[in-house]
Amino acid sequence: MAYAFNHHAEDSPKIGDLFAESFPHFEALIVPFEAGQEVVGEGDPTESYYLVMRGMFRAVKFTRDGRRQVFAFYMPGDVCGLEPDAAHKLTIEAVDGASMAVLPRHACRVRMNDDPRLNAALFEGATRALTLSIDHMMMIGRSSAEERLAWFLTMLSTRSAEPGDIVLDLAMQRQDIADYLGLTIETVSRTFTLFRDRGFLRLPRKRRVEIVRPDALARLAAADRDARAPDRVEYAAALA
Amino acid sequence: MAYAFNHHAEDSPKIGDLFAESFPHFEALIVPFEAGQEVVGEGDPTESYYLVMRGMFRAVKFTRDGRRQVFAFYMPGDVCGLEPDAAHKLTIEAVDGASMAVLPRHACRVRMNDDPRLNAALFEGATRALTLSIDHMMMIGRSSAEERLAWFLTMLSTRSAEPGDIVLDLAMQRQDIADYLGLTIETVSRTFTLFRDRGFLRLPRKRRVEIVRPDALARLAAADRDARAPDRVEYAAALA
DNA sequence: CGGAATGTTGAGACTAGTCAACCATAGTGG
DNA sequence: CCACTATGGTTGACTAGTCTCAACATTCCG
Repeated sequence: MAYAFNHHAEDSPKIGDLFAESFPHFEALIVPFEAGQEVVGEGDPTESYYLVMRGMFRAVKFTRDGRRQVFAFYMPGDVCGLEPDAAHKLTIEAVDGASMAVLPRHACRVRMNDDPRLNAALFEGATRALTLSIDHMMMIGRSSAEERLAWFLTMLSTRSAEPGDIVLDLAMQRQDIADYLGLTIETVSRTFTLFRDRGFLRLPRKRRVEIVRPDALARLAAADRDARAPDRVEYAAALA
Repeated sequence: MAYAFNHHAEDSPKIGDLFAESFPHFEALIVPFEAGQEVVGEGDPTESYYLVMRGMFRAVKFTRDGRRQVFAFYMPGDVCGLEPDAAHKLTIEAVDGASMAVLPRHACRVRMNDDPRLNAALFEGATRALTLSIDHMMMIGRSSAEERLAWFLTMLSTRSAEPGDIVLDLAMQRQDIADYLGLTIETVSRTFTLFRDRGFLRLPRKRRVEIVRPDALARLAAADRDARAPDRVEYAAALA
């Protein structure tokens, strides 16, 4: 699965176009979901891959005693459902009104053998998901609440339509954020308040975040990890 | 990368055999490493895939302020180095005396297009690594120290040569365990002592663990997650 | 307007982290 | 063969950060 927020390789063809090319009746495969609706549940047989077309989805796992972990948020262009076992280990649900292209696995595998580009795109999706999970796990395992939320907000603003956009409208609720960051909802709430009181951001409404000091958040987010954008640039330069 | 301890699909051909078949001078590609020696470092260009032949390796990431996270331990049969970007985000090091087959990426990609079995094996390696990261992250994000160590020991004994073997010789030191579990070395040590005092295990030497009550550990490990073996059986039954 | 769902704040408890001392083991060199 | 040292591991006392439980505020919708 594309593990978290998508990071498209800008130079390769959009995976959506590849699928549209491979599946003649691609449009017919797009299914709409309502907020909270389940796409697949834990234990369901793995019959399809999924490509987000609109809105936001989340991948979650529940424990028997009610603990919950959100593993990823998927946005348009992300692929998910790339699990190797016969049964899903993650539940995929719509966060808001959203839609998915549902792509039968078998047909995908056949087309992967025919079309190296599709093969490469899916393989890259899987490996990219892994690298995203690296940062996620580093964050969960080794960061403070402040660092986690700063990382989350920095990532969101980085990947929002207008990169560097300072106004975020969070589609997910506090509980989703908490479960994504490995915190409780109260700690998330307190940390938002802390950032507001420090002047890092404004909270005009519950789900609206206006980032006032992106630099301060980025510094916090990077404290225990690579700075996001800067590192990417360094790498690109080093490899050019 | 094969994310953590390997979980071979028993029904598919060993990936090692596939590589040996594809690379005529496979033996020449095997490189030995000493304990602590680095295979690739963070930032190094991603030139090869790696297949563990002997011993144990670990994938780690450091933060600028010295925090360290171990993402996986690799054992014979595991593939690693499956990162999509041009530069490694993880450092791979030998835990003890060990050896790796170093497989040039480009040649692998070419052979993946020729041989669907190799393609499937590598793709499966990547997706399987992702599912292993799910449990790892769930554990780090939502479990207590006791649950984490119990999970770790249960996993080790599950995957040891004699499944259900109650004598484990840990190749890695306490710091590696701590950084894998997202704990401090002191907490790991205290938790070992706690388990010993409860009669769950014996610690005849530093690196030797004799599991006396595998059931108790498994129950702790499963408290917040699937029971390992049982669930696997349930799934298999459900899908038969 | 009323009720349900979502989010915030506060007080106190508790787990794991920090810092420091101590112990065990394995080499090493006199 | 025995100190001596280096490394790895354990234990203790204390602290800090996050969780828990509970009350309250806000927003959303019918």
